[in-house]
Amino acid sequence: MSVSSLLIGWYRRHRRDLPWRQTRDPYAIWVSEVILQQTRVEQGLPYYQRFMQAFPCLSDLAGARTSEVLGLWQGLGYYSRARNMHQAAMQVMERYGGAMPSDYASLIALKGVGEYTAAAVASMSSSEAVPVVDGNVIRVLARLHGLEDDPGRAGMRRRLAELMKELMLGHDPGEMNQAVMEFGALQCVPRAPRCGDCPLSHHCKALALDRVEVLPFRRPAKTPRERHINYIVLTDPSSPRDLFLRKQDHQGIWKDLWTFPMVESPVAIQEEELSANPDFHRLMQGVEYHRPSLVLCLRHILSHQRLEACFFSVGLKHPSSTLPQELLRFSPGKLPPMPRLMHRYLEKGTGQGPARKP
DNA sequence: AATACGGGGCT
DNA sequence: AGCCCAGTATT
Repeated sequence: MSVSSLLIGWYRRHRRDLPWRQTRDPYAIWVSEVILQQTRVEQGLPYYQRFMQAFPCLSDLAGARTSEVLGLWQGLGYYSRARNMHQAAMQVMERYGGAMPSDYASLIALKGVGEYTAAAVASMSSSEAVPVVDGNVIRVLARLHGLEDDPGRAGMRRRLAELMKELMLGHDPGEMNQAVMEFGALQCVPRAPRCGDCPLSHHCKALALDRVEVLPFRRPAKTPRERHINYIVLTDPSSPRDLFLRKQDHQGIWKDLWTFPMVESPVAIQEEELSANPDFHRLMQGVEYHRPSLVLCLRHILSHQRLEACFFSVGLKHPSSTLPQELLRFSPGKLPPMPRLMHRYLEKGTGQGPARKP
């Protein structure tokens, strides 16, 4: 039995029943693929359901406000995916009159659609023979063929794509793409793969050479950047539940999401030091306020940064004093899209008393 | 080719 | 604590 047939056979027995596998609609498949970028199926599934309910077809998405799209993305991370999707939807309206394309060339020209997503959507919605190379494919094929090269290299990527194209011969390209990915997600997993009941164990070069644990090649990880962020939580005595938030602009994390205004410091700072901080002064220019009081510090771990976030409550002396323009007031009932860290604070920070335990 | 970009789950 | 996830855009 050939490797390709073994994979398809395994897939048909073990495939998970997922909503985007019950359609050939390129729009629905595209939505699922973008949500699943760097995101596990279990984590993305509820977002997919809510997203498709809010935007059943492409024109619904194209006509939405960016803030609404970001709101549905809230908590999922990599928010540029949501912004790019919204832009891509508008591109499809202009270029194709609202009909989502299903060919690789048209798809990859869309915002936020790279090689992987274009190949995935094209193969699954129209059976175009374009191979996907994602983390699963890299792992499965590197082990199966005992490939030691760095998948970050262009040459290795091309080789993996070629191997996928060979596997596709005589099979539906979309089904084979999904079969290898599902195999990587459920059977040939990163750590402790289930080689004991693997249908490809007799074909697996890595298993024969005892290289399963070290393949695929991994570049040594860099240590993430440490940052100390001090958030200014303004409180208006006349309506103490309101939040004063600022939209993250420029570049950097959480672009277009809303957070408390913040001041960064090289090390953790005390309440007095915050008062003396020049950025703090600039923010509070022309505002009368009480002295800052530390409410709580939270440790927030991201892939590339380790944040120590300290939240300082600052009471306004006058209920409606003029505040910097970039600060907007929000009532708790209708908050804008915010990163997880803000929600963590709002859950825990409602209590009282300073606590500085990273 | 290298880096930035979130958040969560599993070992 | 470290790894890695159905990656893409930017540098």
